[in-house]
Amino acid sequence: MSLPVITKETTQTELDAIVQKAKSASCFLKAISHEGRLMILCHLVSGEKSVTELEDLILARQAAVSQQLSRLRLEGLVIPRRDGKTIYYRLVDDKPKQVLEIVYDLFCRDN
Amino acid sequence: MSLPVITKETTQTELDAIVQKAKSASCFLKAISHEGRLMILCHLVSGEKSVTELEDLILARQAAVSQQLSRLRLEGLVIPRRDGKTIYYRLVDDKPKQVLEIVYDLFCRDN
DNA sequence: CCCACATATTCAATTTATGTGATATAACCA
DNA sequence: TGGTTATATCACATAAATTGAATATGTGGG
Repeated sequence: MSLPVITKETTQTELDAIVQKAKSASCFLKAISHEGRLMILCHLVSGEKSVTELEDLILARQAAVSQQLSRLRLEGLVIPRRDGKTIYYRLVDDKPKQVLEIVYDLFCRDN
Repeated sequence: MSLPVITKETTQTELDAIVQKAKSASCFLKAISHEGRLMILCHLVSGEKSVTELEDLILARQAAVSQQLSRLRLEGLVIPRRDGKTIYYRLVDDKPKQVLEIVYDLFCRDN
């Protein structure tokens, strides 16, 4: 594991790098911390879904889901694929999956 | 792993439970997704720190750090211990640590 | 008691996020 | 072409998060 350690010996350049990474991580976490987006990502872990399917799954309106997907898309977490009229979304990589699995274990198993 | 799967057979009660858990997870993720709080938590992984130490580590003002700690405290992620004038904070459990390690791997290792 | 230091709280100002309704675009079909 | 379905985007209103300055609280020392 080894999380970043900051001491008096840490140079400004190193500090900048750490702050930069913290910013990315922070953005990513903000993107997935929204309740609706969290649910969307959970559903996408089991495979791609259309926007309409997601609307039904998370019980939200079309515009809301579309905007949440838009945010996830801009954040680079999901990618759309058009098939006729419908658009299917899927996870770009397993970053969200990895985090979600931990979070799921933490919040849905025990306690 | 097995993230929650929602089908037409999922009862309302089950749905409610899932939504409830999603809310907890969402709150937790929101708490840790703030850049300053993220850094604070990272530092606390390596052991308890005083407020002043944290101010220096994350280069933020007293009031800001105190407020961020307050939020983490209310969220149940950290706990204070007073020793004379100074107050030391530490992680309540390793929930943050587990998530942070994954996030650190994802954002600070490769890419 | 008074002062200085460490930390917390409060409040107002601002920023950012979110949901909603209306409208736009794109594809398909008659 | 016109209508319908699926999705995206926009503009606005509202809510939530964040920041900064000021002030309060608690502790130890003289």
